[in-house]
Amino acid sequence: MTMLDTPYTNTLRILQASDEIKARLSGEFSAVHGISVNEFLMLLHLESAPKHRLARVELAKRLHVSASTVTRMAAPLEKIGLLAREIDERDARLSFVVLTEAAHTKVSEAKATLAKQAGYLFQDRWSEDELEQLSRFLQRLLAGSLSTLA
Amino acid sequence: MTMLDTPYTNTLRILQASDEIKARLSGEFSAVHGISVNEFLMLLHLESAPKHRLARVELAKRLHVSASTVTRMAAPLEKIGLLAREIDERDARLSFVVLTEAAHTKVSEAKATLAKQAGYLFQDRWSEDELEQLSRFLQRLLAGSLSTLA
DNA sequence: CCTATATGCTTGCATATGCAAATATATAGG
DNA sequence: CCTATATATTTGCATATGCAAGCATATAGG
Repeated sequence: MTMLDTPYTNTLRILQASDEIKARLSGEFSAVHGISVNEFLMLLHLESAPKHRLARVELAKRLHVSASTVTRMAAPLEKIGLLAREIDERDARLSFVVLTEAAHTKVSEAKATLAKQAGYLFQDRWSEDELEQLSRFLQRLLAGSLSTLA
Repeated sequence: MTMLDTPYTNTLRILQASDEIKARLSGEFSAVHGISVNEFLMLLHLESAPKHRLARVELAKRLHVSASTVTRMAAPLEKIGLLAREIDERDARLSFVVLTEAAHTKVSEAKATLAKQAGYLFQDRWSEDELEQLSRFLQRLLAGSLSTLA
């Protein structure tokens, strides 16, 4: 047996890399920005959306969480003024989550933290070419997803 | 501005890919194997350890979770006979988590499920060369980690 | 127009997980 | 040997999250 199933090992390695990254980020995010990594990702999805707003169901799909989680994640972010609510005139069921001005600032700052940590993560032994090749691989892997934050 | 910070985008994409993968796996894992993806990862770490056992603190580090989480994750797995406990004769503080025989079977079955889903994930537009190149990239990224499941 | 079904959101309940305190044991320094 | 400190584990409490039920609104068929 060749003992090589690259899809299997790649999948496992992506899961591990993600856990590693989240562990590195979580401390600095709560301490410096007062939000969790998951909350940051929510803001990021909203930032990349038209009008910086999304229906809760749509946001849930992009974050791979349940609708109830969106309801509960958004609540404290509304309280601290990073998110607001908008209704749809044509469909009263819809309740959009919208980024506030303060949130744009917060997102910029948090992006800088992420960029810094990402820099550490890739600082050794990575050529510009390799970084871009990895980027293309990951983009291909995410091609089926609906989000595409980066 | 070139608008290209590949470490940043790569980091974000890894987080997204991981969420995507976990979402795909979680349903089938609970339904078919009766364990969660995280529980499977715990079993996998133990399988790759010498004597198929690890101290709880060590297991916590490799899974990037707290020690209390290990305590609580292991409890139900002990109840269903997948894990057992062993003490250290020289250090009474240590309480090893050990894989049972039943767990080896369970891990094999779950690995097959993961391999299948990984196959779907990479089935389109990936050459063997590209798969191995991605594998090397991810391995490099994980070089600093202590686990290395794959 | 009315009813049946579908969709979006929220809430109750159960599970998952982290942090800090509590407990037990080990180790170093006197 | 005794004490102070360090380490491993567990437990109490708070937060995070999913599922299913409940509620409001929309849409399709008659």
